[in-house]
Amino acid sequence: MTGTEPGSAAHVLELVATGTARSRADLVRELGLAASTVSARVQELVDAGLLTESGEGASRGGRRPRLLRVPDGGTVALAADLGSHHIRTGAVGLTGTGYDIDECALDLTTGPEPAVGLLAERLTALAARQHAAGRAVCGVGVGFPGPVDPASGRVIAPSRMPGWHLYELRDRLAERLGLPILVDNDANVLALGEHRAAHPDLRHLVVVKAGRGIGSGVISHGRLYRGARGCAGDISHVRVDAAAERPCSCGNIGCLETVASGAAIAAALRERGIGADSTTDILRLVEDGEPHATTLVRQAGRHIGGVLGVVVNFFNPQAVVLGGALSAAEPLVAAVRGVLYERCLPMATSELSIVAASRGPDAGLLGAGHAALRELAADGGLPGLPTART
Amino acid sequence: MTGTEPGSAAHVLELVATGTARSRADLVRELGLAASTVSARVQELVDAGLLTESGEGASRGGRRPRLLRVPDGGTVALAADLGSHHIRTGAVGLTGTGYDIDECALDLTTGPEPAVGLLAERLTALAARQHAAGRAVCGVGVGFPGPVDPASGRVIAPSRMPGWHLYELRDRLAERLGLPILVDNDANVLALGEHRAAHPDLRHLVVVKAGRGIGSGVISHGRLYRGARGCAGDISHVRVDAAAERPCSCGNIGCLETVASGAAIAAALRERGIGADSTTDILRLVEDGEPHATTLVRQAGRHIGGVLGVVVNFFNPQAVVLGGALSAAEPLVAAVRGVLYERCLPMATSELSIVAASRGPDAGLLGAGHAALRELAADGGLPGLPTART
DNA sequence: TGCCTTTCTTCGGTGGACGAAGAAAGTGAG
DNA sequence: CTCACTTTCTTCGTCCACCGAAGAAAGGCA
Repeated sequence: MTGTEPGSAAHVLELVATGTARSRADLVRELGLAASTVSARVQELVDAGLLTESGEGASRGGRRPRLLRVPDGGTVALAADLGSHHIRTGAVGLTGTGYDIDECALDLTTGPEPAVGLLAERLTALAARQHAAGRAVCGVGVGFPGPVDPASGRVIAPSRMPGWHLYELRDRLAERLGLPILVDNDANVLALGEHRAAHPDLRHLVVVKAGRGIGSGVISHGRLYRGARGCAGDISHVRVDAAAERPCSCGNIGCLETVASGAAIAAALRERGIGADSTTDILRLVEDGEPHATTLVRQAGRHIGGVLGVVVNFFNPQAVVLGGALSAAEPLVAAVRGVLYERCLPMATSELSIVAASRGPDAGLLGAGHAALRELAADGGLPGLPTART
Repeated sequence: MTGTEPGSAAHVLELVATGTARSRADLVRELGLAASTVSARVQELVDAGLLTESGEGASRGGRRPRLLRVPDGGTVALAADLGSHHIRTGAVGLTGTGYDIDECALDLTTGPEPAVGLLAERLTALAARQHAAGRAVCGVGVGFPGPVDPASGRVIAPSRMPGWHLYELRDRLAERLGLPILVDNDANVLALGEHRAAHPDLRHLVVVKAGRGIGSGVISHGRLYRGARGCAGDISHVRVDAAAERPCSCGNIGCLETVASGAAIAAALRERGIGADSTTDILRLVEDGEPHATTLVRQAGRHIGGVLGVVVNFFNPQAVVLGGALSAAEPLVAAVRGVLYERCLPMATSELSIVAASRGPDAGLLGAGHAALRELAADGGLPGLPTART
């Protein structure tokens, strides 16, 4: 149910890490495999040090189960969540715990070289600190705020970021760090992370990242859905009537982004003489009860909801998860909820949950780390684990 | 690539039936399995009479391949494509050929009993004729113009068709015919049929059925995507600004259906004093060059294109297939194309094909038959074939 | 104390797929 | 025409993953 090959070693690991299964018997029930098979798999993982036995659980009328645990702090992936004006870095363990999470300002629009320089520097230092703490680093996961070809790790035609087109982010970073790197769109890694951490049992999921820009990641049949050219999940450049003729960074007009993104809200506030630059500023203003800010955020929510309404009717997901900085603003979440319930088919919303991302500002980072752990496991020091494919 | 379990006997059959593979060696290349494995599978199918050897092909510098063929006319599924005001029936062979296709008028809105009565009557006669022609009937596939729970074969809350809610269409038909029945939404079976017949190598597909109503079927990862509650693919009840406050059969207002469906176009024509009742009338008027009709159809195309624009950006399919009666109107197809190319991300449209359904008015019927052949194979007389699952 | 449940392991199948080897049939250069 | 090389397809032994039966370990409950 979690996107990994069913029954594989990585699948076992995920079930234990998420707490879905705590003993071999649990795994038997969960996987539907024979007890002997599960025992063998678990033994491999224990031998490889990826799983440990830790005491016994409560009896259910018979022998007590031997509890399994993913040893935390053994292996981590480094993770970076790139925003257009900042980067967050941290390490993520097999249990999903984040370590040493840190943010610093960085303007991606100045081009790839300075950004990669700073990123490599911070990740190198982070890796050193993780080694010092006794943790092995198996790779790096990077979420990039624009289209990425996940096969080659290249950035593709990101709007508002000149110089990045076709930049080989994965290979350039790998050269500097000497570690296997996974690069994907930020909304995609967010979706992977939220799926695994908060909704591992759901199979069809739309995860929206509303921050300075707007993006979304899609989980279908329990797996990340990328679409034909890898640009699935774009809701940012959908035409919205309220945006009329506003020119968009994509070269078209009337895109959702021009009225509902953090950048657009900040610009609208500045037009009204209210100082707002980042999404953080917007959130502060909303919390302070600044009426213009609240109105704009609520309107943004209604516009996003309008587009998501089409998506929900068409895709009929089990949940819509709202992530990204702006999802911390209650009015936005409320507005999205309102519009979806108002416009969508009752059948599409009756069992739909519409929730904010479970891990707030770290959700994207943790997702990038999780994606790296899954994808790079085979290459990077987790012996015996088949590489997870998307 | 065709939605069946990869490597299964049914998969082999599909590859041969679609002409993708013509010999064992082709199958080896296509399936990526060992030659010995393929040989064994083929032998089973030949023994079961589902595959025949028919002569030899051209040499490619070595021994000539022994050509494989799906023997046509052996086994068929009956198929019924229900519209709100007509039913089409026919038989479909393993090669995808349709036999004895016939249409008659039937108003579904008068409730299920008379409809099922007539349908059972016609299918019984059809079955008798197929038997007389020496063909074995393995089951029946039915496309219904409204939401269907494919597991139970029940109709769910169809709009404009009182009396059908929770009607157990599959079981009622099975009682009368004594054959295994598959019931699904008409757009879903259309999508399955077009996928297999025209685009077997594509993995992500949106198939629109534009007729009296509007629906769509979605293929993701090569398989029919149903969504959480089975209502994925709905684009009919998306709010469209041009529809303003028009009340829709679904109880909401401003739905796409109220301005772009065949029913809406016919109503608009009647308002202008032009006699038009069915989609056939509309098509005739357009072909006759009636300006109002052409304008309305073109506008409908633009509205549908507007909604599909969101879908294409979000879902990033490899192809959009336009089916249903209205797709025979060139202006509609042209309008959809225009809007999609105008509004969507270049990355989403650069390799997108936007085409009309390959088999015109029979596409839905053939799809229903194909779905039945796939799904009912195991129960209904194709020994050794595992049931295909969705 | 004895019987039942639950948990987990051991061990001997079983079936699907693989790969090596070779047979069958053809092409084409010398 | 002959011989080397292709392509196609089959035969057969092997391997691997998983299964199921049986049993061992540990505990609940009458």
